[in-house]
Amino acid sequence: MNTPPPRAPLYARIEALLRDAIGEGRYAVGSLLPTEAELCETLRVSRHTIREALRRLVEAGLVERRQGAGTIVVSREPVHGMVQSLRSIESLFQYAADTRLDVTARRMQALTAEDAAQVPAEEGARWLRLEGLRVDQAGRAIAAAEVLVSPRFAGVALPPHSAIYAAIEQRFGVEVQEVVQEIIAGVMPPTVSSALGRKPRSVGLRFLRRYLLADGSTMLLSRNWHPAERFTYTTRLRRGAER
Amino acid sequence: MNTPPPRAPLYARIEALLRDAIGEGRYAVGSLLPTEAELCETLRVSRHTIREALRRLVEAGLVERRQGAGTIVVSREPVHGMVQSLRSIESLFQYAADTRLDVTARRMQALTAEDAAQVPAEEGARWLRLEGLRVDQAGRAIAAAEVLVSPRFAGVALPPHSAIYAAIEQRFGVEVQEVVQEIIAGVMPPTVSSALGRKPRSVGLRFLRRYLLADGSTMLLSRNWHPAERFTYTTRLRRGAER
DNA sequence: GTCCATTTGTGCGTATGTATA
DNA sequence: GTATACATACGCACAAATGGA
Repeated sequence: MNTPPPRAPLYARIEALLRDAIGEGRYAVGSLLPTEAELCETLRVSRHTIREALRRLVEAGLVERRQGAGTIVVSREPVHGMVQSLRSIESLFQYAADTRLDVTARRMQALTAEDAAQVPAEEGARWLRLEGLRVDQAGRAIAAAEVLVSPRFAGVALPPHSAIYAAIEQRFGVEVQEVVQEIIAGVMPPTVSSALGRKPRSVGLRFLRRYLLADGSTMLLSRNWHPAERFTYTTRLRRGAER
Repeated sequence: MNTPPPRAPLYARIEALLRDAIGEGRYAVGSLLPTEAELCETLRVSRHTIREALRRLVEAGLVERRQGAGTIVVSREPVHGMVQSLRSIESLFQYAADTRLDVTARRMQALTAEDAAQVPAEEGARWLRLEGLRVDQAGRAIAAAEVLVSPRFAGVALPPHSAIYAAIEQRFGVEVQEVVQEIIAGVMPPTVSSALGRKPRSVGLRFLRRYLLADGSTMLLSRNWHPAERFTYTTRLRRGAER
C-alpha cells in the first residue's frame, strides 16, 4: 500500500487514499470518482485540499477530469514505461555535430509508386527531390542521402549547415510533430556503394524517416544508406512516467 | 509573443506575461522572480491566481521553486524535444506478442575479452549464458538469441513465455532502470545463418541490448541476429516536453 | 432546440506552518 | 533567533461546460 506517514500533508494522504482505492478496483476504470463536494463532506476537508489531491492523480495519469462531467478513472496504476528523449531530431542519428549534406541534384519530380507508398502521397504528385552525400568535416562520405520535400515547402532555401527540416520549420512557421523512423539492413545498390567508395554488394543500414506535421501530413521523407562497418545505431531508454 | 486573448483566464494571462518576460531576458536565468506577495500587489490579483500561473511555469520547466528561497528562473524557453515512450521493453522489438525463446544451451561460462568489454564486466567472470532461437507461434525462427545473465541473478528460472528480464525483476525485486540498445548491420556468421535457415553470408541486423539497474550495473546482456529480409526496426518520436 | 441541475474551473480572502537565508 | 517566502488549509462566490429532462 502507498499510505504515507500521518505526518504527510493532508492532500497527500487523501491522494494515497484514492490511489489505493483505484488500485484495488473499488473505483473501477471507466467509472466516476465521487464529486469534489461529496469528497469534501465525507472526508471533512476543504475543496481546496480535495482539488490538490485530484490534481496529483491527474498528473499521475490515473484519472481525467472534465468540467461538468466529473472525474473519471482511466487507469488502475500509474503508467510506467521506458522513455527516450532527444533534444533534437538530428540526434536520432547522433552525428558528430559538424557533418554537412553536399547536394548533388535538386529538382521537382513525380513520385513513383514506391515513393508514393512510403510518403504516403498520391502517385505522380510532384515533390522536390534532393540527392547528395553526407560528409564529415574532413570531407569523408558518411552516408548517401535522398530527400523528398512536400510541394508545399519546395520553395525552401537549402541551408548550408543546418538541417532541412529545421529550415522549413523556420521559413514556413510549421512544427514537426512526430518522426517515424525505419531501419532496414540490406545490400547497398551499386550506385550507392560506389558513391560511398565501398566494394560492390557490401552491407549497409538504410534509414527511412518521415517528418510529420500536426495534421498528420508528411513534410519530408528522408532515405539514407549508411555503410555497415562504419555505423552503429544506439538508443538509450530510461524508466519513467509516460504521460 | 505568446499573449493569449484577453478572454483567457487571468492566471493564463499572467503566466504569458511572466513567460514573455523570461523569454526576453527581463528576468535572467539564475535570478529570482518577484515573490508571490509582490506579484499579488503589482498585478492586483489574489495569491491563488499567482500560484496557478507559477505552477504552470514550473510544469513548463521555466522556473523552480523552493520554500523559503523563492522562485528561480532556470530556462528562457521551455525544453522541447522529441520523446519516444514504450509500454514495455519488449516493444523495443515490436514482436508479435506471442513469440517465445527456445533455449538450446544453458551454462555458467567465463566471459571472453569481447564479452567483458560489451557487458561491461571483468574478463573471466562466470556469467550464465543462454543460447537459443526466438520463434513465432507457428514455430518459424525469427532470430538467433544469446543472453548473458549476471551471476547475481543466475538462479532465475527460465520463464516459458515471458521475458527473462521480467522474470528476474519479479524474482529478485529489482527494476531495470535503463536499456541501451545498439543496432549494427552485417553478414551473419555461418552458425547463425544456418540456424535461421538462411543462405550463407546473408545480411542481418544485430541487436545488442544491455539492461541496467539503478546502480548502473548490468543485469543482463542480450545479443540477437535478425535476418534482414524479414525485419524492419521502426521508432516513433513525438514532440513533447522532456522532463 | 431549450432549460436546468450538476460538476468542475476560476478567482478572491484569510490564517497558519515550515524551510531558507 | 528573526525575517522572508513558499506550502498547506480553511472559507466563499460565480463562470462555464456537461448531460439529461
